[in-house]
Amino acid sequence: MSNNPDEDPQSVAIQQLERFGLSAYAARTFVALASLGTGTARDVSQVSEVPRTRVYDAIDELHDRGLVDILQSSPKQFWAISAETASGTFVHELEHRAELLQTALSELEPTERRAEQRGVWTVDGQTAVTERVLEFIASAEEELVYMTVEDLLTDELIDGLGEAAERGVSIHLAGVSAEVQEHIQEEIPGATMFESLWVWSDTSAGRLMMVDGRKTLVSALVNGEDASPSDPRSETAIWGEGDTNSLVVVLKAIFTWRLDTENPN
Amino acid sequence: MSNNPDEDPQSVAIQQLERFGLSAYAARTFVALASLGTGTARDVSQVSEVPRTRVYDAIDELHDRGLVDILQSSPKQFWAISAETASGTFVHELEHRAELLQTALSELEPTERRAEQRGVWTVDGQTAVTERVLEFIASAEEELVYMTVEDLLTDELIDGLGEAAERGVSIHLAGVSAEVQEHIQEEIPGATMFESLWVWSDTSAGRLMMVDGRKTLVSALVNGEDASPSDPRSETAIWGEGDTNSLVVVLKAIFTWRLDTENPN
DNA sequence: CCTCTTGTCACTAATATACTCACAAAACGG
DNA sequence: CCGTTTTGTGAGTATATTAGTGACAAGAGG
Repeated sequence: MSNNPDEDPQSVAIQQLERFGLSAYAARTFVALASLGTGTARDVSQVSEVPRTRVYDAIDELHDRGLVDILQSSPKQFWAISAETASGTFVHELEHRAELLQTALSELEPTERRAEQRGVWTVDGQTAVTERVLEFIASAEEELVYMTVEDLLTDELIDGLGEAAERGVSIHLAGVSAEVQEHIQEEIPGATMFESLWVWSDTSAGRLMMVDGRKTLVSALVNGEDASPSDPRSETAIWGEGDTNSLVVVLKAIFTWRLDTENPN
Repeated sequence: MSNNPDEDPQSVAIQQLERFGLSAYAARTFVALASLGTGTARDVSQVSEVPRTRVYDAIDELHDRGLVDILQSSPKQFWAISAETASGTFVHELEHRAELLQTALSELEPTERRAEQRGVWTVDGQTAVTERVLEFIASAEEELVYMTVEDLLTDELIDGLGEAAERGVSIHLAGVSAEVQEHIQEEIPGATMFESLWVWSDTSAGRLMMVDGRKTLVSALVNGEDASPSDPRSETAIWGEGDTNSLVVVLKAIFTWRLDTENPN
């Protein structure tokens, strides 16, 4: 447990570099160089345990990606760019690629996406669920009902709700604690709070939302007890769309009844 | 030339997705789903040319990454998230990973990086050179001399120079056209302009800089004629650091002479 | 009840990547 | 100056990942 690969900065760095598309050799070479500052192929080979003869290829790869500079002497010396510059380089590159991807995908997308959906879809993982929720919030035009446990009400979501409020969407929130509720009242003056339907906090429920009365999503925290509250893989959601969708129909009945009871118009 | 893989949005999307770490099957499956909106394994198989029996694995991979939702029916139906959401998901994930990387690398970095360097280092590629230049600008404490051809004076660089000016760094610029010069005067009131030393625009030179009299960088556009002016791989730079560094010594002599002649203090 | 489709599994083929070794040219040290 | 070590390059092998194929049981539909 002393050199757990999840905690050792060296392993973390290598792992991330590999996921950014570098080969194992290149990743280890860069990490070695980063800790060395500067060094020769032999120096690198010794601390990285990359075969010396392969260090040169790794350096080529790194030089091509702009991560390493080369001093043309004998022996050659190599120099790793700083942590900030390296991470900045990746972010730049990836943002650019993400844009390319979005453009390409947009061109492919069919003009009208799912007008009316039958059935209930599933999404797993907290980040994926959050993405979907944000997308739903962004698509809201008139009314938005959102019930959530506190842990899942991130700033991102509050921002999203705020933007919806500015668009003129009427917002109904529930399931948040008194402190958070106050925070929200500041951010989104127009939001209406209401009591949870059942004892929300005791269940392993996560969130529950309805958009314009025709899109709904429900999530649950699958191992939500005392395990790891921040485990990104612990949430499972289902959603449905369309006026006749069964999930929508059921939730609409519940919410409409509840809201009408509290705020009759 | 009609279906050049560089231009076809489908190929671009697949290529980018693969570079984001997806398998070829997963990438093709996602693109197929994106153009279909929603579909079954067979639909996907037909338009993506992924073997039907492998579509399921690909979907698993995509579902794990939050890119596809699954409708549990028979036959199962799959739904690709929108282009914006997908690209947003990647950017989020990558920014997070870049942060992890930077933290890990920072912990590894030696406390004092290269106090005095002997020799001359090389950097290739316009983006890599720009990164280095920005880093140098950011490290300037007193004086900064920067000579450049117009193409290479991006907004990023002007911003960097502006920040340096605010820190109290005295800035000397050359090689820019009259229009750009005006723009700079607005952005950076403190900057001093001076005439180029030689007929800069006719050569294939790129930039030439000196920071605090102890760091220098020179670049050249290697195929800079009429080929592709925006080709990111067309710039090659060398740099050196330290009071006794040969490149530094030479350039310092030139610049100091020139500046003293124009602006004797 | 028969047939076609669907989803899962076990397996092979191809390919990329990790790793080793041999060797010439260049530095080093008497 | 010559033997020895170090350095950089290239060819070649092993290994792991991923692409691709086919068999089959369970389920849907006529």
